Amino acid sequence: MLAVLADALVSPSKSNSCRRWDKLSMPAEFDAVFRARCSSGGDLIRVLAKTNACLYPRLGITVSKKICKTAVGRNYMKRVSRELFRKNVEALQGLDLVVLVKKPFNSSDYSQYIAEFQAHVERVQKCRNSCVSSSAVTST
RNA sequence: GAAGUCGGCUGGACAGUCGCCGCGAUGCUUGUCAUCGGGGAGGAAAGUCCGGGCUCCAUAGAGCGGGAUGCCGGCUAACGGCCGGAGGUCGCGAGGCCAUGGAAAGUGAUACAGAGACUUAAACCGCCUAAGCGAAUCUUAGGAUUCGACGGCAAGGGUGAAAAGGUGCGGUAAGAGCGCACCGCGCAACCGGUAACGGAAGCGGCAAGUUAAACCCCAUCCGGAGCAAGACCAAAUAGGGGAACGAUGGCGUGGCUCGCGCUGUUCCCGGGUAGGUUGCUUGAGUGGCCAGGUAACUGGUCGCCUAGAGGAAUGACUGUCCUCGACAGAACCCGGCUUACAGGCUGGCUUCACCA
RNA sequence: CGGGGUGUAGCACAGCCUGGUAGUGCGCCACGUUCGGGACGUGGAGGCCGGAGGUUCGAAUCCUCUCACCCCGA
Repeated sequence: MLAVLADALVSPSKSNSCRRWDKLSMPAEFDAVFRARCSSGGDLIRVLAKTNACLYPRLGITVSKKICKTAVGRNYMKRVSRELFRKNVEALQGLDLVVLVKKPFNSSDYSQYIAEFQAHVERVQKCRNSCVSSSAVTST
């Protein structure tokens, strides 16, 4: 049952060349991810995840004005986060992701940020399994 | 060469790979698609401090109220901006700074200190006792000297942010623009200038100061709200029920009144508020040349097209070079102001030093 | 995008309009009271009023610029 569902989720992205990701825009979608309580925290960022019903992963980014006062800095952090998200789309199928920036960083911290993001992606995979099993339990 | 002063320009460069957001063309599998081509943040994009355009409200009207500006002339779509000039003030100078109209239109304020603080005010210490008065002494008399009160004075001290010109000579009992000389000040015929203002014969013994970024007066200007303005398409639902009031009422409409436009109004129950397209970038635009003007700027002509998103697009890596890269991201659009900013390039002028 | 407000002692606020002495409550310190503490009483310290400039004889107060923080509307 689970395998069939996963195949149905993955197969169109393999065969079709459609767009493979989307953004979170509504506050209610953010709240849903926060309530799922599957998170992975680090020095620079905190990543929250939740399974979704879409055919592609979705991303939401939060950078508060307290972290970085200038729009240039905030835009940089969001841009870099989006790029890494796109590079890891294959690994994040069927997930809603929220990236919470905790500390400011710039281009000199880029390599550190890459390593941390990759670690978060792997940890979030574990969270997905628990989430999926729990959702399966509740659905049955 | 050093120091200074006032501007102007610029805001890492080149090549490659992988990515991001629109646009155009092509393809077919008509898509949240692929390929190719071309474009992709600033001098401040910022603060939102002013002024406009644009949109709706009436073609934006009248009065009161409120606000803004404030030497003069010009530029401009407009401005609290800019340019030129005048005055004041600081600087050896180039230059800097100045909300710089009115205090004999009126109302207020001027604490504390001080004798006295504003209808020519006041006398604490002080100076004087001339004339008139009283007393004492001397004197033959006339009178002289001393003291006192009444009184005179505003020179000096002292207080204060401010005490009603300064210096000198005369004058006087002591003094005082009381008189005179010079300086300062006020008024000013006349002359120059578009004007602000400048010069100035002459006149006046000299003025109740300061504060209008206190109220105020004068002059000029200002209707309100803002692209989530507004326009169009349009799914679904509703276009019903009950009660009360009564067209000098309600809404648009903003501080108020008038006026204008629309319209029965209010309360309760029920229903409903989606989404998309557009506004959205060719404009008071910009580069060269010519002409006018001291300049800001204006006119003519030839060329150029230079982001347009909708939770928001420029990054990462590699190589080379250098001075090793600051402040920082368009959100309807322009003109300014203000603030932030690693540096680099460049021009005018001033002072000092040296050489010729 | 537009509109509005607040910065004053360690904390919460007055004072600003109408310029001249910076005050109130809690807290802090000392003393008294108590066997000791709390409460109470008496006394005291602590602020160049967010920053810069201007007007004025004089600015927390008036004006201009600026920096933080907060609230509201669509």
